[in-house]
Amino acid sequence: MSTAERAPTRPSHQPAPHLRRRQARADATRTALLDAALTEFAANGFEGTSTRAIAERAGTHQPQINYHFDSKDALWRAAVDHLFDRLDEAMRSHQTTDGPEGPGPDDVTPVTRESFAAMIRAFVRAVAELPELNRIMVLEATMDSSRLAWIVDHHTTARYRLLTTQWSELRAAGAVRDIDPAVAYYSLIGAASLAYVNAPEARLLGQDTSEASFIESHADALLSMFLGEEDAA
Amino acid sequence: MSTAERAPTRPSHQPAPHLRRRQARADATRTALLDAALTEFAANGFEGTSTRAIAERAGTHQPQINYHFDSKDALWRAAVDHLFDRLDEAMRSHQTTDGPEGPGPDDVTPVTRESFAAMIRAFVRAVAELPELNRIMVLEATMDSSRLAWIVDHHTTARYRLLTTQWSELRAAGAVRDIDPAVAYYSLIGAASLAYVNAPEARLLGQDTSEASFIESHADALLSMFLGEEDAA
DNA sequence: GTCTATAATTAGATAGAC
DNA sequence: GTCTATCTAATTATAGAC
Repeated sequence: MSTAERAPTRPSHQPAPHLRRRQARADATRTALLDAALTEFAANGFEGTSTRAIAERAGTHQPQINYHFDSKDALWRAAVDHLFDRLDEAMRSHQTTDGPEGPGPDDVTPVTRESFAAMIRAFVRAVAELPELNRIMVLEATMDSSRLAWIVDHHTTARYRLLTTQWSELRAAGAVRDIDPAVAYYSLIGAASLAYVNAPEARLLGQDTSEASFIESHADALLSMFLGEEDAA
Repeated sequence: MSTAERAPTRPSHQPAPHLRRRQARADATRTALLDAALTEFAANGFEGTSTRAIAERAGTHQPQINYHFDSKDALWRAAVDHLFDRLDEAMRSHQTTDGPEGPGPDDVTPVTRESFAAMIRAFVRAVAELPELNRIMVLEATMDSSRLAWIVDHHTTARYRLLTTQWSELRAAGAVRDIDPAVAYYSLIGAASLAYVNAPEARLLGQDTSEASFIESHADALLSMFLGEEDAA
């Protein structure tokens, strides 16, 4: 987690044994609050979520939120940090590179059609597994607010730049469809995420978008739509 | 509007002149409340919107909401009805059929690749013009609630069935890409709407998605992505 | 129909015992 | 660190004068 808000902690040089138990319990409370906050914020939005509901889901009491985090706002930021960390994990775990050898850690090799295809497939799987992220993003990106400014600053900008840069390179090389990078960015994210963001609606329409068959044919479709026909990696 | 909630109205057979003025004022208040509600609900979500904020934006007082509508919930439903009416209007006004002659009113001719292309283009333009609709949809479709059940029942189901049926016909005829209808539905809606739903975020990223050049190249991109290359109508 | 005033709830945050 | 109890402010909805 990259947030600054922390529960007050003892200096780490000499923790007494009974204080270690205390600390372990505190960490558990903190983690439970973070997970509960994710679920609640993604489902009901920031305003629609009460700190009492979060505490109840976490199995603790409402004032713990103000103790472990400074405020409801700070808890939200910590939860979003945690969520982006989980996205990165999920992307890594779903990366299936298609060449004979895959990229190693700290890979800085230039983007290729194949690596971009693998990224899209991993993204679809990650988004299906982690709908909370895109839910929170779309809940917040819809209006100007201090939370939107924070999230763009801390998470969105770097990812936007990376993706549009890679797309521009591939486009110049004729390796993907001839689509403007910003158009491609929002079309890709939107096309990849809505089925999972709106999963409750889809279920009411008779569609279970969490099935593996849906997810994989979704990924196949995006590859043919964005990269073109020849090799739906 | 197709909602049932109405302000109490006089019998229409014999309106006295001074009561007509009264009624005109009331209608103005009702309409102002409806427009203000749309803006506020789309920006802040149902829970995040206070009836005071709506009344203030409408230039009237908070209790008027409970007078003209039964509740905050009923106002929300009336606003959504109004919004779908506006979507239909916007779709009609942006329909530019590409053949020598366009379809007339009450057209029931079978769907063609060309009519579907014209629909997609009109949809992109309409969604760009009316981001409130997709904002509200995504704000609500994210979790189960009585509002989601209502919106699916009253608006989404019919549109979902029409679009997926048309897609299936075109797909069987080989006129569009070979993509599952449900996958195509969510990919299309998501790809078409996110740039406008997330317009505030896009602006922070340096992208103005409301420019005509963005919208048209967005529509062009979707046509090539979903229909294939040969004729980006 | 519109207004002011207010009732009834619920929200986020804090105080202080343990 | 965690708990109970509570404060202050904001919420939706209603009462009743005009």
